[in-house]
Amino acid sequence: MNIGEAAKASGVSAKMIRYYESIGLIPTAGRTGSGYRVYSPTEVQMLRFIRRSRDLGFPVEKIEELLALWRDRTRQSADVKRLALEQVDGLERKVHEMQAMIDTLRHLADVCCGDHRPDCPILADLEAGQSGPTAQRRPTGLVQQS
Amino acid sequence: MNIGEAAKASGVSAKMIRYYESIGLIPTAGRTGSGYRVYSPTEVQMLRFIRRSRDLGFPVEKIEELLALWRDRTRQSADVKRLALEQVDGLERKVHEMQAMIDTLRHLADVCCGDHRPDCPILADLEAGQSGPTAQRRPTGLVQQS
DNA sequence: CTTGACCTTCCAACCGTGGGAAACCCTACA
DNA sequence: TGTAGGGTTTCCCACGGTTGGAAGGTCAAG
Repeated sequence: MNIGEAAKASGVSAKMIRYYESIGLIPTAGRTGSGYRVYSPTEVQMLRFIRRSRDLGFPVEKIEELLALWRDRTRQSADVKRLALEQVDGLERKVHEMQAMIDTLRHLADVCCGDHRPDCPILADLEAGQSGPTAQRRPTGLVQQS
Repeated sequence: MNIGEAAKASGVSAKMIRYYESIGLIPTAGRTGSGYRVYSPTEVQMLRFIRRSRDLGFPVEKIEELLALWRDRTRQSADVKRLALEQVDGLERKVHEMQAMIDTLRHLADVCCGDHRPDCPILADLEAGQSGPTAQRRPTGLVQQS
């Protein structure tokens, strides 16, 4: 199984497979005589594991821990659960932060009549530079734009 | 007012002020004879505007539009409102995505007894690679980890 | 005149992903 | 046997937004 087939089977792009190998998240793949990477079903399964973990928002750093637990047959499920709940915590913090932004923006949009005239409470708020009713104390940098 | 004072007064770090200038978000600042950047209250206000917009999650690209509207005295408040509501839409999409992750993780954590034994439905789910009950169809890359 | 706190520019890193170039490899088909 | 097309390899670059640091110039107080 070469990298393209492994990519298709796992849902992880070939680019990312090489990247994960380069950062040591997955072990160095075997090679054919001509230098092509070769993947076994076990390795494809590991890639699917990574893919699914990414889909659940885990950063690569945490996936490293998850993979270690996955490989460790003497693991304690409590450790896995802890990681999952930490992830929930982090996600919830970000959700709350974004919800505060949404609330502020919605409020501002509500009081903006949105017509042809230039008067706009949204711009007035931005200009004032003071936090609105639901705004954040300090920007934690958790929210990224796409 | 030099860059450090402008940073303190606006809440935007000196580093970021230089960055915003380099990407053309703000006009080139004036300079003293010795090359120090100089800022007027108007420019500090613009920086505060930017800071507040970032706090509300606007990407720099959108802030450019907001600043243009801010400067344009013949603007139509409808344009500002549209930008705000687009931002709300984007944020809500991300929130829903993250909420789906949270729901999945919470469910998995609920059915994991979290004790000293190795059996763990969380790892089993990750291994299966199939989307759980609340999972996302495709990862849109909207959610970043801190 | 020195000291420390500022400022300048430049370069690198973070995270995860995609794009692309230049070169090589493999298979199918003529 | 040649060739065309799809792989594959490594490499560097870009994104967004922010921070860090190094090397050097400047300002104000002592």
